[in-house]
Amino acid sequence: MTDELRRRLSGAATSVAPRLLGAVVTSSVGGARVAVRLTEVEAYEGLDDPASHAFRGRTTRTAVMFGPPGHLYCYFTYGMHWCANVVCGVDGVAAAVLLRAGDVVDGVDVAFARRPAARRPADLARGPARLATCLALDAAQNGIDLLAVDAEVQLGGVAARRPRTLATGPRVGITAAAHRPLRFWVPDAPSVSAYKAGGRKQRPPRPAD
DNA sequence: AGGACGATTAACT
DNA sequence: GTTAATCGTCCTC
Repeated sequence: MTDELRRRLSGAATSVAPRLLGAVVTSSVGGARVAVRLTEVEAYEGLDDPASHAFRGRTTRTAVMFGPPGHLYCYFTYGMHWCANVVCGVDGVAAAVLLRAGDVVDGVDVAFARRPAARRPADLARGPARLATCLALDAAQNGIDLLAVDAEVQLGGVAARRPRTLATGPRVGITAAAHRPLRFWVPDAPSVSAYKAGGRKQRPPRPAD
């Protein structure tokens, strides 16, 4: 693929992300059915997005992000949490949408069992790791095809239940390219996470300098 | 081979 | 408001 073509294909995540608001992710992992209607997402592009896992090129972890669209990209972070993305670039161009929050619309009892700390329904999938926990997403679901008819995790209702209005703003918890308004959410949805700016503790300069 | 840090959460004061 | 938990990944030496 030429650099020119790659450039022209960039921006897929930014274009797709707002269209996923209102879409429903359904999981049958573990034999129980849980479904979440998305209220908050973030776009992550590829080589031109310093905040993206794919920024430094294809690695073992990010291979799925560089693959064909419609697949699930799950990653492990902070030594304990899983988060999930929908890959949305053409094969060979990294792009993905982080699923940040949603409303549990099916399997509420199962979701509460998986999320004992949640006090009310709006807290079940309020935050990317919480959402992944509700749907039981982890390494075993990384790379699965969300559009396959028999997939354990499926994506439905894209662009069919779009909210009438949506809000945009900076992405949560990142330090690079923090100004880009690539976070999209349903205004006033109780399941939308509180904004927390990314920050890095100042690192002391190395002694040798 | 070693170490910093992270697309976070829950439990504190 | 702060902080511990906890480990894979990636950068640096």
